[in-house]
Amino acid sequence: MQVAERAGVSLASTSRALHGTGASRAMVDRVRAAAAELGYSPDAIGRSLRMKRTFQVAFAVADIGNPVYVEMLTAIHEVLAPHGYRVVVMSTGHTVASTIDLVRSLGSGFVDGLIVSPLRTDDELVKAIQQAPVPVVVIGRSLEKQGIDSVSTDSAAGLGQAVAHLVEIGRRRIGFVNGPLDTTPGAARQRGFDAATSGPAFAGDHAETEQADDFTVAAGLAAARRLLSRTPAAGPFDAVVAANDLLAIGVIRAAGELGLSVPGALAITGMDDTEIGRVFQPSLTSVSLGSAERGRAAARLVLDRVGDVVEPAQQIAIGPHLVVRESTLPADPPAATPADLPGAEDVAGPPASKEKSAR
Amino acid sequence: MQVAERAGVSLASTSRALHGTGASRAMVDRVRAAAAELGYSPDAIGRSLRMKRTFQVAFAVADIGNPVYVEMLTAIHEVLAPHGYRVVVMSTGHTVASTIDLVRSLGSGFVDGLIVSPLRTDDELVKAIQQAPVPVVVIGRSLEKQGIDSVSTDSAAGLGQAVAHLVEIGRRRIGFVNGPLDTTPGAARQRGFDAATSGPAFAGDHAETEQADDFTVAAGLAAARRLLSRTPAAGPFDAVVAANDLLAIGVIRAAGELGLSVPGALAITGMDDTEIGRVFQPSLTSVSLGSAERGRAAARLVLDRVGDVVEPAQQIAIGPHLVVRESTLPADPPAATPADLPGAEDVAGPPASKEKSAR
DNA sequence: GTACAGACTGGAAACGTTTCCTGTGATGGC
DNA sequence: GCCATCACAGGAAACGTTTCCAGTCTGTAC
Repeated sequence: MQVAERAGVSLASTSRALHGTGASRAMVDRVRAAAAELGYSPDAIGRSLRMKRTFQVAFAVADIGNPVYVEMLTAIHEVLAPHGYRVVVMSTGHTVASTIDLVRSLGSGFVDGLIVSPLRTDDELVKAIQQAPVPVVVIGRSLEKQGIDSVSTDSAAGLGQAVAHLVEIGRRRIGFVNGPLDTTPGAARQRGFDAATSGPAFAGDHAETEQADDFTVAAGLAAARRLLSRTPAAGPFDAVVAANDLLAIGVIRAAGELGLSVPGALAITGMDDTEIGRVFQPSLTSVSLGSAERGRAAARLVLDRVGDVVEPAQQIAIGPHLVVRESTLPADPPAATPADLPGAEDVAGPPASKEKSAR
Repeated sequence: MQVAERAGVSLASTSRALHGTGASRAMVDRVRAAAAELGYSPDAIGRSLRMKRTFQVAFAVADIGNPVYVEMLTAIHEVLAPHGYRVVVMSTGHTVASTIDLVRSLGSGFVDGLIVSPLRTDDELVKAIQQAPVPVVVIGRSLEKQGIDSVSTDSAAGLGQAVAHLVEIGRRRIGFVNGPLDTTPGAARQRGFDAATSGPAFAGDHAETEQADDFTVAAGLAAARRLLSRTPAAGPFDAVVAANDLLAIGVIRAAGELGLSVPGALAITGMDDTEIGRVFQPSLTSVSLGSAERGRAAARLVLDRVGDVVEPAQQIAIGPHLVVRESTLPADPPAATPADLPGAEDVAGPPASKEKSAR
């Protein structure tokens, strides 16, 4: 080590001086000076090798372009960076098998922990996570019985909130545009919709599901075209619940094609409360699942785990809540957007405000 | 090393066998078998220490939530991952000083290279980059004279394209909503607008700039309110050029508040060609700056550098091109969106298609 | 039969830290 | 004045790889 030579002291003393523990005042000054002159900063690799800590955490999702995951990533980074942890972005791929590969690759020890949000799960993946050599926090469904740390949200209940809201504003013929049913969110949201529309409050009203190929605008547009081309015996649809904001925007576009006013002829709700939904015209009523909040919770959890905390696996649940905006306003407003609409307020606020509202 | 013991051979042979070089067939089989039984995978840290390679590249921007940077990140990851490189996400912070800190921190050697897109630059940052211990690729303005690898785009020319298009469809009183002028993109786009509106083709027409506090929807809304509240002597504005898509969406919302139809009364263009602009209603005419393409180019450049390529610094320029959508259609279409509109086509395509179109 | 080349294996060093352990000098108590 | 205690410094080991070097063994050519 050049710094030690320059300061004329041993490596051991150099390390202690820089780390600030058990070194005399004079020694610290001397070493600090030498380090400053040489522009030295300790090598992260050597340090990692010795300390068996990389100060890195991986965040893995199928598609980092999805606004929800971007929000999570931002939140995770905000929590971890002040603790000196770096965030490595990885892709789970779209299959369970590739996700399992990813979890197994943790064996090479390039990170101290993993935060993963898998679209699809199976027993083998669960087992791989249980046997992983570093702490893994799953964002998605609760895995309490499996003894895995997880941060979940009750998207089924969230769907119930959306349906309840639509019923409350007088909508009775509700379509549901869902994503693929073999995904964790797709399945949960379908359960939520089915439960909400089979309760007594919904008796006698019409409910119908159309499945999209993917959780994207394009898929939502296609699915909405199919759904809205049908007319139930009870009368045309007067509301559509979409399984996420991107699908909902596809539905709004389909409504536009068909000349259906939103929310006048067709009220529409999304889910995830993303930026894109907040600024859309009409702004989108959406069920917030607290993406940023979930990211923060997962980051804190992994931070606990890489410390010495050895408590049993924790399950953190973030409650969903509905954010009402223009796309489900009871009365169809004029083309202009009054400044006092909820949607307009959201738009006017700085980006930071969205986190507060997600709390 | 446990594998060596298990296979009853030396560490050296184990390494060679696993690495597949200079080992006999029998040795390879034996070691592979032992490794498989133990579920061994080589330790990334030990490997890095010895090879002086971390197989990691950092990507640093001010705000990872910005759609443009998300597109870049996705592209960078797609290029780097197949080569065995991981991507570490970092934040430059919003000041030059914090960006300099970041570049200096490369001294601890946790990555083999850095891709950075600084909002603001100064001489000290340039010097820090020149002296950085690992290859740095800058996405932003060209830094040829400074001997720094960079991937740039001519956003000034892009602004010219937007203005030319508006003039072509008969708009004569054009407002410009720009972001902060002390940022690299803000300055470049201002130059572009000024140049475009001072040429002979624009003689006698009205041009005026309003500056937003930030490159966000909220800032765009506020700036557009200010701009549109003024009426030039030549008559009310009939077009607004926004310095990026988020600002443009703010402008569209402001137009909505004032009862101005888009594009009928007010044609609006954005810049960056982001997903949000593609799916917006009306879909947004935007100048594509090839975000994904720039990300890919930067990733390839850094990949070359971490290899042994020692050629002089390279400057790669991605040409801007205008994508015309509903927000500047010559005739105001009815509320419904015909399926054959450019915007509708974009929406219907799968996400992958956007990369093709950005080429 | 000897010599040489070639294929392969094992020992050991090196990468840059941190930390345990031992040693030294000083200080203070009796 | 001597001994115990304490504060601090240096030596050395360890973390897990890869790779240089030397050595062994086999096979082949003369």
